[in-house]
Amino acid sequence: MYLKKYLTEGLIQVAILLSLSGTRVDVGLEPGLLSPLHEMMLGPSAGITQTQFHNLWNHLEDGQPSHPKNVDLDGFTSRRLLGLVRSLDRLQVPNTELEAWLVHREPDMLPGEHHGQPAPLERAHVRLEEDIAGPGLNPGDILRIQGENETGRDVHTEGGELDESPRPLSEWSQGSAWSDRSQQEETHRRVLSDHQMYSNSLDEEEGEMGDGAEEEEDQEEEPASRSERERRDSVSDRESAQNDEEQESLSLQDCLRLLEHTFPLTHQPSEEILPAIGGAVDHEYLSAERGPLLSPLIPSEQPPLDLELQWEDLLAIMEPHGLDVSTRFPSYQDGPVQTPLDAAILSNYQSNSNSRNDNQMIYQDVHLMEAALPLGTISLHHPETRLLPLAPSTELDQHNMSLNLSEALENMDVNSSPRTPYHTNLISGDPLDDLNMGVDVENGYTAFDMNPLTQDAEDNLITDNTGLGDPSNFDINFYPNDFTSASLIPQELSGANPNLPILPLSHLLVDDEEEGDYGLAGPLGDLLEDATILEEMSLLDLALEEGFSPEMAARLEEEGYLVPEQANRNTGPYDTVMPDNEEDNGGTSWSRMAQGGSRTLRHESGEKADSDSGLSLDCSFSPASPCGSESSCYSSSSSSSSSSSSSGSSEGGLYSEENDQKDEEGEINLDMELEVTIKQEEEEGAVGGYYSSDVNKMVPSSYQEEKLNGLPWQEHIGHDHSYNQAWPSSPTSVTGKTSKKKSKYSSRQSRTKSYSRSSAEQFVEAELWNRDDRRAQSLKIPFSNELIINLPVDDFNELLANHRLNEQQLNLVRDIRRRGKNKMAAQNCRRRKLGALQGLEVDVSGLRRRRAWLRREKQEALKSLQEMEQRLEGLYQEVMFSLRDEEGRPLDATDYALQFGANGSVTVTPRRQGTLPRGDSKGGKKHRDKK
DNA sequence: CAGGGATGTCATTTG
DNA sequence: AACAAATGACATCCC
Repeated sequence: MYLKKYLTEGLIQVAILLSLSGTRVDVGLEPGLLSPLHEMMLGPSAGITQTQFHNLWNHLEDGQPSHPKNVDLDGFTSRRLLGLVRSLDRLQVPNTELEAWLVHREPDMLPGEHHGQPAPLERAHVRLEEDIAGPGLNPGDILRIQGENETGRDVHTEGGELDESPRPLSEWSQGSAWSDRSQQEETHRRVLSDHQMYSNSLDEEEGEMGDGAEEEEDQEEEPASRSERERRDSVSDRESAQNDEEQESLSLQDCLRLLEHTFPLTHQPSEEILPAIGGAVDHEYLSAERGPLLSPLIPSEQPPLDLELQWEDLLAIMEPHGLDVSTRFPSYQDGPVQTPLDAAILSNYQSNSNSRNDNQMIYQDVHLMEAALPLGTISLHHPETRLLPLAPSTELDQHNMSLNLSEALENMDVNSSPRTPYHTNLISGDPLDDLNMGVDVENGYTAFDMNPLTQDAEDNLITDNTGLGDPSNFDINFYPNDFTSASLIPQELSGANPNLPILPLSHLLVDDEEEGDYGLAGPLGDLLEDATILEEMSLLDLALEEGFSPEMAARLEEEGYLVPEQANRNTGPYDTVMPDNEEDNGGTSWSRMAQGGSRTLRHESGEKADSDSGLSLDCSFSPASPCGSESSCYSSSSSSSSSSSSSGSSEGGLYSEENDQKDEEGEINLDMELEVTIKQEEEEGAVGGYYSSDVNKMVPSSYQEEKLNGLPWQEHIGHDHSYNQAWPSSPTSVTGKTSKKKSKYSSRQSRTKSYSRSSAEQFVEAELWNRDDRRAQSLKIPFSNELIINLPVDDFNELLANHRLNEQQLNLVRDIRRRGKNKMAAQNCRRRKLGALQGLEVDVSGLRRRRAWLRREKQEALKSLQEMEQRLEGLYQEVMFSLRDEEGRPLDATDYALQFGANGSVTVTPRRQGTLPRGDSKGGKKHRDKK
């Protein structure tokens, strides 16, 4: 009955998902595709799990109640465990897929994220929620629906043929990410509760930790997690205390109930059982939340030591998200690397999206918890339940709140790691409080944020300020940093998820924790890198919005994050100024040798100012400033980075002295058409942010000149004879040549060359450049090489047509054009290569981190599985112990087994041979226990 | 002096 | 078919 309903619902949701994005199809295919990852994560156990499950489900499908034979403790335990395991599987695998999916979308989303529409995923989510919950639903309804979905899922699961098959359609429809995450969280939570209730000694944990299975990275991570734990101990205490109380209050009856509903949890539609339980016991929802079975049973067993474990679990839950966040986002951000290849590569692994989603998911989970608990719904057991909260959000009028919250949350995002305690509170806090929070998210949130943020904020300030040096950046930094997750928040909020307010916080915390965990533990460096990247990103944002300050620019450049455009903005002015200098150089080339040193100094002081003014070819070009000469070029270049100015100047001096020839050559190029120059500048900007960073390094005047010649004054300088004198071999610049040498090409070259090049190198290059130039001169080519190289084909042909050139000249011109083009092409090609390399490196680091995380997850899953087994065993024993046979004697667990009926009934049946691993059949009595 | 990095150039391929 | 762009390979220069 429900099955049908859910199935339909799920299908619809799936359809929606698919329709939203073709990419999502991949997600849908996930089950099949993921096998490798799945295996990796689950290991051999996965297969086992599957098999058993399938068998189990088959029984159910057949409609046959589990046969008494099957009702053995082992069977029960195994089923339960398997269910848990499976849930774990689902959690992880889908996450991966989801992340991948998100990665694809990440780039697109970034720009508009803040204010634009919700990301596709989010939108989809909203829609799904709408579908599920409908406009008029209230939180309670939502919860119920969730439960139903769960049921549906279970049904599907039962029929599942594949590992993944069990995943309910609803799950997929809602976005595997969400569901997965929620599931994962659920699982972790269970584990956590388990820890609390049945705590295993720290020793155990330690031992497990020390398994050594984890690799370097994992081990590295350990310290971090521990520190985190310690940090949060204070908070955890609260949590644990609360849990203890709850636990103690539970009785054997509760245990039985738990068993009953636990069993169904995996094997039957949860709806049947859950509602009953939820309604019956008020406090159960708590237990259910934390750990369906165990918590109530053995309160005494929970030692304070568990706090550690709890934290561990909590961390584990959070870690996954954090990793991703830190990892890739930066990579995408790096403008310089934006080559297609990079984009493609990065797209696959962008963690940002992941983090975002993760965060969202987490948030949802939290919210769900909070919202659900008050209601007393047991449906919480299922991860999916958490997904539902989103639906209500749409209906609720949280938009305004969400907006406000989003800001606060964003802030929080940045600093999330330290706040773990808060997160914990949210999760474990008093249900009522949680409920309230759901309603009054805003207030709660803000309050929340403020404290936690403070510290982080300071950190951020410090970091950010380094770059910006402006206190005002405080806020800005936060947002930019949050770029990843924060940016999403608005969307989410817009999605009108009532719970959202909470989400951000939780997700923030999660991220941070993860980050912190990871950062500390594993590749600390990576983490730092990420942080740095975020920082850079923030800087970039700021810069983009407000313009670059010299320090910022320098810093960005250093970091290599300055995107071409940005670079241009940044250095553009300088570059533009450079032309002046160059021109000057050209004009004064004759006087360079004498003036060299003094000029340099002068430029540093005065010309810098000019450069700052920014612009202008026209102004600076004034031929009147010949004295500026080549040194000016250097100064200009140096000006871009103040630090290098001195060195640059000195170099400039040397250069001027040593290389008049070069200067001459450069001067030859001086005569460029202004238009061309401008164009070049633009193009360079597009192409060459890359080089901007290196402007500091002295650029040979020749290059600079090439870059900048303005036609107007070229006339003056273009014909500078001194230049010719200096270089007798080369014919005095043909007017055309002289005037036109500074095309884009030259400018590019200048930048290119300027990029990390020593003066000597530059000289060499200048010579090379001049090679063609000289040839052109020797053949009296009437136009500049730049022109030759950069003119469009048509224009070029026209040019040739206009100037009657002999065969030799034509050949030379064509060669010059070809070589020049090729040179630029080669430069671009190399740049791309570098970019691709960098991107790959980023990817590799990200993948390494992810691998480490997955391994750790696996370890933890295994650990939790073991714990569950133990607890289950204990619980079973306890239950059996509480039962009496006809004669009032306690039942022997080895002789009797609990059998769970489809209707939620629990039956005690004697074990029989074959059916029960533990014991032989004894004639038994049936004790029927209803819940 | 060898090795590495940066750059230019040529030849070739690709779109 | 012409052209531009991309790229591998080689040469050169410099550190």
